[in-house]
Amino acid sequence: MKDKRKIPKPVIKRMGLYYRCLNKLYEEGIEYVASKDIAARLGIKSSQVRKDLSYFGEFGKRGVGYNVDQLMKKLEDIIGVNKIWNVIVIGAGNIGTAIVNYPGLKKEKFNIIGVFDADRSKVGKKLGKLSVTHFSELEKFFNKNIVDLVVLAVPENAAQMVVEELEKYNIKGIINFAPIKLRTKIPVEDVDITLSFKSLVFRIEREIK
Amino acid sequence: MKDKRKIPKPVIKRMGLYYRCLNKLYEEGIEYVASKDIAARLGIKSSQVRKDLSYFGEFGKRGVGYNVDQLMKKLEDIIGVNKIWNVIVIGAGNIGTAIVNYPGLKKEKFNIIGVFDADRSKVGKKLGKLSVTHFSELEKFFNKNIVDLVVLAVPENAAQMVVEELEKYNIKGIINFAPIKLRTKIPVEDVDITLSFKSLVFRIEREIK
DNA sequence: TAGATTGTTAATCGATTAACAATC
DNA sequence: TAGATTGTTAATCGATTAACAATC
Repeated sequence: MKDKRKIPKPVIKRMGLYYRCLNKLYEEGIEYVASKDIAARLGIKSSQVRKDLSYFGEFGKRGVGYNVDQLMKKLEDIIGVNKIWNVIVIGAGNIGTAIVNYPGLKKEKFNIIGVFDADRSKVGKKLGKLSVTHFSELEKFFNKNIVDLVVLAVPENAAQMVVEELEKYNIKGIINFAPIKLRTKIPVEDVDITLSFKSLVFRIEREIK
Repeated sequence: MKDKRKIPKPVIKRMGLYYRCLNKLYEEGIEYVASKDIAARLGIKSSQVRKDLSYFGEFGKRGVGYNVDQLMKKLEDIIGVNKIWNVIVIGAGNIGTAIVNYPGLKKEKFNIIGVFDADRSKVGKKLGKLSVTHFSELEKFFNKNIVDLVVLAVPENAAQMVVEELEKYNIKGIINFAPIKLRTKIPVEDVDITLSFKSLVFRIEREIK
């Protein structure tokens, strides 16, 4: 490991990929793996795998490769999979519902503890084990629960308002599905589904790359 | 415009943002806008706005800015919003259902014409105007319909198999929600929701940027 | 005209990749 | 040892940004 320099964003994204890959290797009963093999499975270059890992330490053995079990555990520490994150979902529309029901999140230790909506007709609706609470109850909820992350799945025109409300509380981050740039100091991760469609279509039309 | 060089991927992603921004400006009744203002709304640099647009042409007037109406129409041509894309969704689980019901897509001319699932208990289930068809009917469907894009919303372990099936047909692209790297020559756009959660959490923990 | 803002160049910044000494 | 593969450096590639001449 060099020194404590800032880790590039793309590296961060890839750490999750490495972790999943190592899990598979582990399940396949593979004990040692070379950066070349990891790279091949992910469709990237082996030097990138090694460089990415080197931001966090020296995990391999020259001439041998990486011990799958060990590296997997190191990655667990690095990406913090073992910490449980409490999540609430704001907006019980299509996307909000999908998030609440999505099994992949629970598996990764994202624990959804509340769903809110401003639409009274949705209040009380059951989503899995949770039922939809009215948005006006948010403050009460924050007083009684620790919330780490908020999933913002409200219509575009409501998103900024909700964020301003959220700034009153002590949340750690927002996953934003609304197609706008939120103005806030809270860390935000944007997920823009329509933009993915558009980007694909654009590539198809222009035949780029 | 310089020449017909390859357009960087990030630029492509931003074209959709510009289009949405221009739409808002138009609705606000604004006639002319400077790159500085667009940039401020999106939280980027004005030189980036100008450079991005310059890949496609010269749309502004020096000393004045961009005519909102005109630029909006240019962007429509560039990103091809007016073309209608026929889409099928494979996988009628949480994500598939959300996609089918998501109003944003229809608005953007992505027309969902079919939903498929391998689970017979889901077949016949109504999702909006569509009802779920069994996966085995796929070939029949392709013989009778033009399908441009496929949304892949199946479990991870089924994804690669489905892709191999899809290669028999003449689709233009895949939006992949399964958390794996698909091996295929069809253009793929990955949407990885869990990875977004992980990336946010990672940033929070490391306080990067 | 004077002021404003574009389009574009050149400088900077950041990320990927090739190459290789170190070493298992 | 000989072969393999790491960790890291340096070169390359690509994207962002500052700066400014052109010009409305």
